[in-house]
Amino acid sequence: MYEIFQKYLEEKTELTQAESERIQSFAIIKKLRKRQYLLQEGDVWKYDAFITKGCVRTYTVDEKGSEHVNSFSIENWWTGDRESLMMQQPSRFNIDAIEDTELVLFTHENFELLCKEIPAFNNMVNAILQRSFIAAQNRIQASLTLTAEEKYLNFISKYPGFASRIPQTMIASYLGMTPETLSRIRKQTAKK
Amino acid sequence: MYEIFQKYLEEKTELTQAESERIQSFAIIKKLRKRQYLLQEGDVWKYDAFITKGCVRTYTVDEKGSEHVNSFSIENWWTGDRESLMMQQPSRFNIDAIEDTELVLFTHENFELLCKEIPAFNNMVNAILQRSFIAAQNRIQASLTLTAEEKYLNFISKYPGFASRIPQTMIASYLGMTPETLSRIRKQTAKK
DNA sequence: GTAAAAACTTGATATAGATCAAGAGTGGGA
DNA sequence: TCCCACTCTTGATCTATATCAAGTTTTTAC
Repeated sequence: MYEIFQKYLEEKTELTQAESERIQSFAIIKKLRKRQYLLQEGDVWKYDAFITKGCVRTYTVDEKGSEHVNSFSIENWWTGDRESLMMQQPSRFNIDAIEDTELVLFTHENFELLCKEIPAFNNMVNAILQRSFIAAQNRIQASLTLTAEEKYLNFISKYPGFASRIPQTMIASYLGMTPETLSRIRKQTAKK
Repeated sequence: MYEIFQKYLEEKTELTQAESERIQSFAIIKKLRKRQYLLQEGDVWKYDAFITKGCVRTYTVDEKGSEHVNSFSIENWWTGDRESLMMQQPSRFNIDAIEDTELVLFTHENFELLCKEIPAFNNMVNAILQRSFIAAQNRIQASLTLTAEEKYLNFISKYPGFASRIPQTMIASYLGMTPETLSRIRKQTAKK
């Protein structure tokens, strides 16, 4: 499974053989079965995590017990709770596997060490953060300006393939609407 | 005005005299009068911009002509459109001054040069980006989970002082509700 | 200082989407 | 293979918030 991460690194950055090996030496492989937690509310998140296979969701649970999906992450993406990681504080989020999933983990100390030792790696990490921030901004913009139907259409055009692997209930939650509303929207748009 | 940015740098990072001077040598001071644009939709954003005084808003305008406020930035914060900057593409956003405002600008080439030359500066920039990302995540979470009233209360507790300098219409837009709704909420909560 | 333009408030009404409820598929585990 | 649990659909009703409209207050510009 590590090869997938290796390939990702090769695409995103230029590393010497020695640097590659240094990175690999810190990698922890982890497998999750469907429904298994990667992070549970109240725990402190301590890793940088890359998904090589599968799909994971990040969500909160409110006082009424309803779940609110914050994000989905699939293979070739990163996951985790940056706030908990940076502030060293208990997470408000849960992360669990939607499918059987495989990850490459780095403890944050090791990850920071790699960032310090390997400038190219550091640059890659910053570029990812930039893109994550831009994506978050766009999501905020969408939530402010779009109707429920537009949000759904925007979602499937931006993330084709997600709709087929992720239960509708979770997509509805991610988009900030009820499953019933999403079901009706799908019926509507199917007609057209 | 540059002293304010200088002070910010001293608080956030450790720089040698030479590094400080290098940074200052690239700084462009810019003043905006109330309502003046810093960035207009369709233009490509080319700077990294720090506010030393005043307040600025970032917003889009939809087909119907209504404005949607994406963010406010005040003194000691950064502003700009990262997506336009990174992708070198025309911006969807407008940025204009809510008050008379003063900024320190760096062209992005110079800014990147500084990041390369001065590791401490680069680290500071990355730390800011981390925090921006976390803030964006929290805003998404709030928009998914909170009612209009909760969004407002969350806003004023998170950004005390903003409510008194920013017109309510703009705050309403930022929170994703109409000015009428915000007005009623304020009346409600004033009672309690 | 005054007039015009914004910004804010308040009320009446409309509506997108939520909630509640019940039935229809669907899939994974014994 | 069957069944239980879960997901999805559909309908009826409800509600938070939007929209429309008019008046009031505050700010801006000359």
